Amino acid sequence: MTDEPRWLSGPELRTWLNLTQVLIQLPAALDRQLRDDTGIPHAYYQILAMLSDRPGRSMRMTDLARVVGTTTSRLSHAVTSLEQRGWVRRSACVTDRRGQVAELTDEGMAVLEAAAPGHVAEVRRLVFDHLTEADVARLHEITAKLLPTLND
Amino acid sequence: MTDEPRWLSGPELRTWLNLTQVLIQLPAALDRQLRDDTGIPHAYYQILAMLSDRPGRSMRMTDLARVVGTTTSRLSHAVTSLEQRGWVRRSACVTDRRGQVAELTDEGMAVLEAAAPGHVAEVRRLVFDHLTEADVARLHEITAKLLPTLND
DNA sequence: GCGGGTTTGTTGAAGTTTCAAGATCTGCGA
DNA sequence: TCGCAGATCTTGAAACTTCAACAAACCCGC
Repeated sequence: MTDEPRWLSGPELRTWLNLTQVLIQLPAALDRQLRDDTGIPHAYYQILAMLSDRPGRSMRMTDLARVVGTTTSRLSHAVTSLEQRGWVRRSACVTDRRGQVAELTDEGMAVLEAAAPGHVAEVRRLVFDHLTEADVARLHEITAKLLPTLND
Repeated sequence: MTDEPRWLSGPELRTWLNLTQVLIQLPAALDRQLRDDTGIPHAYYQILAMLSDRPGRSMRMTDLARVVGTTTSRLSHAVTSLEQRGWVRRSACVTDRRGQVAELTDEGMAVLEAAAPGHVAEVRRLVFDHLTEADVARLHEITAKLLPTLND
């Protein structure tokens, strides 16, 4: 760790070391739990969850990619995999012939509903069980400050 | 998103939605910057960074795996890749004949030193530029509460 | 010493992500 | 209307991760 232009201050560095640990371990833990319960990674679960919340349980590929924070390429591969399991269905977009619409099937919805309680329990166990109301409020503030830049 | 046993409260849910975005976007952004600058992913950079901070620039594989928060399997593949680039060297452990020691080479150190300023700048741009001193302190507290459970 | 359970680290295969390239279609200015 | 820059989505290959299985060495009680 060099000491070039502007390294981090002591408190910043300590916070950064903690944050990188959380950034690594928390997604890994969620991933493990979901793989065990459903056989799919967290990223795939989020696709199902996002679709389940939309009218018609469906969304344009590009929009879906944006809301789950991924690339269209990755999404395309992911949907192919989910389609093979019968949990998502592709169809052509009516208004734009380039477009594709991904739709959650009944099987996919069932898988999601079966997995949700365990997933929520894990989120509680790993995060909210350790935080006070004030912590939660503050964490919301802090993440809100970071998101605009992260979303480009 | 069902409403089963104990779903999240309103404030918790809003915070969780923000946090998942950060959990997805921040590592992705760091990964992209490091790939562009050094050709290796963030996970590999952390291996180099961790080694650079140790006496002898070296560490036992298992210890290294623990501090960077990964599995020995993943680390083994990663070190193989870093070794092929000449940035890390493997050698037998003196005190335990099962053991392997990974050591950062001079080339590896040079790559790390070249990449560090850009990486730090990105961390500043994405995180600390948006936070007050109080935010940083609070974020440190909050992450500290989560880490014990995350580390099993 | 001698087994048997554990720790350490690697390997190969299957699954996922990244990257670059490409096919198709839209929107818009000339 | 034509033509072309840009948007949408897919594909294949290479890189990375996960998982299960394995070999080798340690540790510890007998």
